[in-house]
Amino acid sequence: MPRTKARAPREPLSRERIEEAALALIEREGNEGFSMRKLAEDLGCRAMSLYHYFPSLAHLRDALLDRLVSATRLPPASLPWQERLRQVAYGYREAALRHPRFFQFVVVHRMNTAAGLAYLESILGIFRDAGFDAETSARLFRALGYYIAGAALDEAAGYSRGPSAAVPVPDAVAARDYPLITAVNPYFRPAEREQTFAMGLEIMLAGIARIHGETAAAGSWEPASANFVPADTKPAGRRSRSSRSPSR
Amino acid sequence: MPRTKARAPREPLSRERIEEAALALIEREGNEGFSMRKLAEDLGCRAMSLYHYFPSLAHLRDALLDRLVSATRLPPASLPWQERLRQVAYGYREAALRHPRFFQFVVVHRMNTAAGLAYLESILGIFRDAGFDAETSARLFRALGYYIAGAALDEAAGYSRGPSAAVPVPDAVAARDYPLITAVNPYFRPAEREQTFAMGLEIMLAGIARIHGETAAAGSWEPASANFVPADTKPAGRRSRSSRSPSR
DNA sequence: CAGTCAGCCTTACGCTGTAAGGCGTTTCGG
DNA sequence: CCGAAACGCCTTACAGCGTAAGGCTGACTG
Repeated sequence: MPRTKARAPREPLSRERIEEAALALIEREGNEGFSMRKLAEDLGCRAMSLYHYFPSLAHLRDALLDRLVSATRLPPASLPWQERLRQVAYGYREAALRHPRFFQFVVVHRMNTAAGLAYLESILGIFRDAGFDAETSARLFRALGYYIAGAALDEAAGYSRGPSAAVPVPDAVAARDYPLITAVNPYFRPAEREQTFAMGLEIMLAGIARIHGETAAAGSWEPASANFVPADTKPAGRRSRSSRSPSR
Repeated sequence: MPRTKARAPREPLSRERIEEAALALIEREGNEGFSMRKLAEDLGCRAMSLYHYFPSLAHLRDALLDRLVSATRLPPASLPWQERLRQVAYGYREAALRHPRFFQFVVVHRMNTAAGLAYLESILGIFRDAGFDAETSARLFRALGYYIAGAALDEAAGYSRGPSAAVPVPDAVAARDYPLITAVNPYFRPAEREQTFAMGLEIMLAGIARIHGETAAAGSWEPASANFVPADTKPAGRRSRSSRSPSR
């Protein structure tokens, strides 16, 4: 039978299988060590076979991002708004720590897929439900997001990131030249991170609550402008919806 | 004179020149578009010539990080500690916005070179000068850093990041399906960012000031433990100080 | 039975970082 | 003044990368 190659029997590919294997590979080898060829090897196929399911690596990564976002916990709307915000923060943190290495990719990319926008929309809903007007909602949403993203990034990095410096400072030198860093170092250990995260989060929530007390309860959410204004580009220069991502 | 090749006369290479060209190239083409070959072309040499000055791309990037950190503004110690913290935040933000694309690399890497540690040490000094004990300093330093890093990342990304999604949601669909995002979008524009940053920063600073009022003024800074405990690894498994960085 | 399609394959191209080693010029010790 | 070493930059080569182009096989459909 030289005609038909004896194909090794294995589970057929699927977007689901590929995404799971990709996440596993990224957590194993990091974002840099990830490649289509290695992913294919894990799946028992060749790299080009993956292109049948994802048109490019960028598309695959966006699918992973969507998958992570979709799996991120959101609190029930029945809770008080402060508690809802708190749980959003912890939910985001959990998602980051579940995939620490992939999260380093997530945090430098926009969330403008459907799942990402839905996630952001529901968080904005918490601010609206609390009675903040659109402008204050926008700013507090952003500010709280800064804290949460920064914290998640650092924590995820702490569990996954290798040494940055090619020539790191030896510990003995650090202890001599950087006494303050040395002194606070015990509180930088992983076991301390949740408490540190909580401390900063409560500062943010308390500040938000204080502003809530100062502003009128039912702010304006009428569309401030009829046009959808892209956040980061001049209104004219919006990119087309090409299915190819040219920049990666 | 067939013996000596007519070498195009140009300024000789140096670490200084290479670093400047590298930063310029990164800001022009992004971290992904950066390569040793393109950098060499900008400098009028070949890629391998750069290895005479930097043993690897990772070493070059670390040098760039050091350069950015060293150029980051730090406030004079004569100011009140609240103002010092505020200026640290603005200084960090400025540094990020000066090199927005490279900053996306910075934020996912450790700052454990000499310049990085010195920077962190002097910020910790502000907390100590304010009278915080070591533990509170550690946590507030971290929490404030989370906010600042998250904000800087988002702002830098906003100025430099292309569309993340390979298949982004069209604006018309966004306006229909995500009314809250659409409503707050005017406040996400670049012109609004400084004000949003300030709002969140003042929340953090007010929270820190409140904690300052609650804790004893002269906390303990005696070394909590004689050993320098690495922040992110088990005490046993510290990496050697090899001059090669294997993980990138 | 022919046609179409899904699913997976091979081949090839231009790009990457960098290991290994060469060659002309400058600098320096004897 | 001369031989040797060091410096500054080079060429060549290799393994790995994403992916464009197209081929083969088996199943399903008209």
